[in-house]
Amino acid sequence: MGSTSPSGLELTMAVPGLSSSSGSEGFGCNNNGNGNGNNMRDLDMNQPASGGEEEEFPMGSVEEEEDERGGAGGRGPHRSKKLRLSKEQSRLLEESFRFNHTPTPKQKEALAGKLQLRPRQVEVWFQNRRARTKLKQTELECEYLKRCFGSLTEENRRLQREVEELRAMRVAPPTVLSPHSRQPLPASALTMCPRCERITAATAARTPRPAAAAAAGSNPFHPRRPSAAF
DNA sequence: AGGGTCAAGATGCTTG
DNA sequence: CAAGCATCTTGACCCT
Repeated sequence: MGSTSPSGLELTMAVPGLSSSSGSEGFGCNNNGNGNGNNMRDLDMNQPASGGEEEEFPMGSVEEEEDERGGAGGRGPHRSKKLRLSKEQSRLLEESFRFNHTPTPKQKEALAGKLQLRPRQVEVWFQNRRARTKLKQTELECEYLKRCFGSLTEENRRLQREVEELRAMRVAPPTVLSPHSRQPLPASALTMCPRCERITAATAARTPRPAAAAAAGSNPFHPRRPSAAF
């Protein structure tokens, strides 16, 4: 579904549940149908396919080289050519990107030589590539945070209900003596989560005892962070 | 036609 | 201050 990263970005994000599987091979999974679909795209612009005029830099160098195909359909008056890196060029760039996201000028130059591109083109490619990676990463994080937000909202609702139940309990507080002073504890010092409450109630039901006594008998102090006061 | 992708330009910021 | 980078924008191309 084209959900995979559009340009085969390989992302490494420590987000649970997110496999950074950007397609099968790490590159080339264009949703435009890179698989095979884009080969056409890749091929046509770069290869001097028909043209025949071969230069050092397939397309880029062109600054002034108004190639005939260039007319690129004869649309743009000036900045005509829209260079498209060949598959092989993309592959090599991707490969080196995997090892190093920010190559040194020397490395760029070497890469440019190897790819028959200008260093500037290599530089731009890496720049754009980093931007795409970052964007994708941000999107993933956004997704993840949205999911977190969802579950936290859910939990918040649940806890609020719990708070309500606890508040209701305080209407008729059980009398509990402090183990130290032997004085009755104020109701506000007592916290029992609804689950404990239910367990207590169930126990009380099984062993006929006054509920209050039962509550006092079981440990009413549940190690729990103070109920959220929203 | 409209939207997506990508190479490249423009601009402002950071850093050594 | 120059080089490098991030970010935004532009323009060409492709696909549906």
